[in-house]
Amino acid sequence: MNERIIALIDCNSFYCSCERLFRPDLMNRPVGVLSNNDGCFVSRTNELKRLGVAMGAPYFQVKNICDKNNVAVFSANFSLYTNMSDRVMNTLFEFAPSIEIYSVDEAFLDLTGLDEGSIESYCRNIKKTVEQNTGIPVCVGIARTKVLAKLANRIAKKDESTKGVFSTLKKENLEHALSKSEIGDVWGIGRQSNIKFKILGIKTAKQLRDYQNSYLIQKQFTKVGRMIQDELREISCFPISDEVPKKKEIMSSRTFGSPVFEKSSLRESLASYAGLACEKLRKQNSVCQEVEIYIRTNPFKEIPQYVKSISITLESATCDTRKIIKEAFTLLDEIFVSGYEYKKAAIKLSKIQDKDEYQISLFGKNDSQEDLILMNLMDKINARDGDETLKVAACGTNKKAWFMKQTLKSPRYVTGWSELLKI
DNA sequence: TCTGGGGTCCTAGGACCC
DNA sequence: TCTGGGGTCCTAGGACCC
Repeated sequence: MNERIIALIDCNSFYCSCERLFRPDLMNRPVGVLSNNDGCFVSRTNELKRLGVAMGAPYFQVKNICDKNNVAVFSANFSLYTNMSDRVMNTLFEFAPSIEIYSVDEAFLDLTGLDEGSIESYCRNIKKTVEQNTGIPVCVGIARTKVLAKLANRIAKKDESTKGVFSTLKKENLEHALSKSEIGDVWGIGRQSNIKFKILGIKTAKQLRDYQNSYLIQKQFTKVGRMIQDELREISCFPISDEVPKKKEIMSSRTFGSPVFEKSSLRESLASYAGLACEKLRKQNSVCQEVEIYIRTNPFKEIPQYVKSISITLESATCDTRKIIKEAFTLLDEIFVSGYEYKKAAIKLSKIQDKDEYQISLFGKNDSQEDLILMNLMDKINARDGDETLKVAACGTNKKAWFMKQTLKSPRYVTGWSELLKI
């Protein structure tokens, strides 16, 4: 018998809630936060969802609805969100010996061993404390496995009678949750699998749990599908892990504010993204041995299209921004074709290894102490004085066309001295 | 005019080895 | 006429997540 108890704490409309924190006047107004470049909605409050604005909806397509209904729309302000996320997580650490931060706005807590009779009130207290300490509203799902905790959390969010906490530890609650949840609502089952399940006649989570032919499930939905089925049966397959794994690849990409034609603009953007990616690489104390770049035109526009990526394996692994930029430029020379209207560029670092353990190259030029000291210094200054205070000159200096548009951005309430809230 | 960014895991199939 | 068998490693592509 599985005695594990897992709680999933998930912030409500996280980005929107962060914006509301500093704007109490927005408490009952619909609020939405846009992706980079003010492209699509990536966070919506319930009021906005009720207006029919879908997740990922392009802003320009629903702008009318927003204007008519007095919707407060924001550009994404990621430094604010990560800062608030840290505060939420720090509060959660007080409540469990083991916690897995799953994403910016959710965490699994291992509550195994706590008295089952009082687990719900314990979680209500977590909810209350997080809201008191940070101002961010959260919901809690309690279950024996992660997949079920996800389902429970969904119900806690949707069903107001739960007051934000729902547990499937009791049998009748579990049956209720499973029969009420559509198969596509189950964590790990996306669009493609949804279609395949429907063909098998499986429409609810309950039907998947009770489906006898597990061999067929594994055959059609891989090992992962089989594990999801087991988790619905309260058999634990996905452990909680409190160690933060190092990234195996690091990507940095942006859609441009305006399209660009010149190779020089692509070079600047790639240099800039390389800077961001390498900073992340150094932060986790790694080096990389493969660089890939990617450029493309705007697929939504009826113009001649061009999409191309190319990668190179380096002779020696590195975390030096300048070397990565050099490689990126060489790669760009190979795939750039003039005449196209470019809309996006990306860089990806892979074959990532530990800085202290990687194989030194016999032939390539390895990072020297001086290189590392310089990079380290640059990171320190940028951490203190703001991103890209110090950067490689190849990134360009003036605000150019490829810079992203963020016309609706809120102030840096918690990360910039000059933008603190004035009362 | 206007459509995001960053990840992970799994499998099949090819290359290669003895 | 008749052309082995088994294993590992790597990669591309698909699916999914927030």
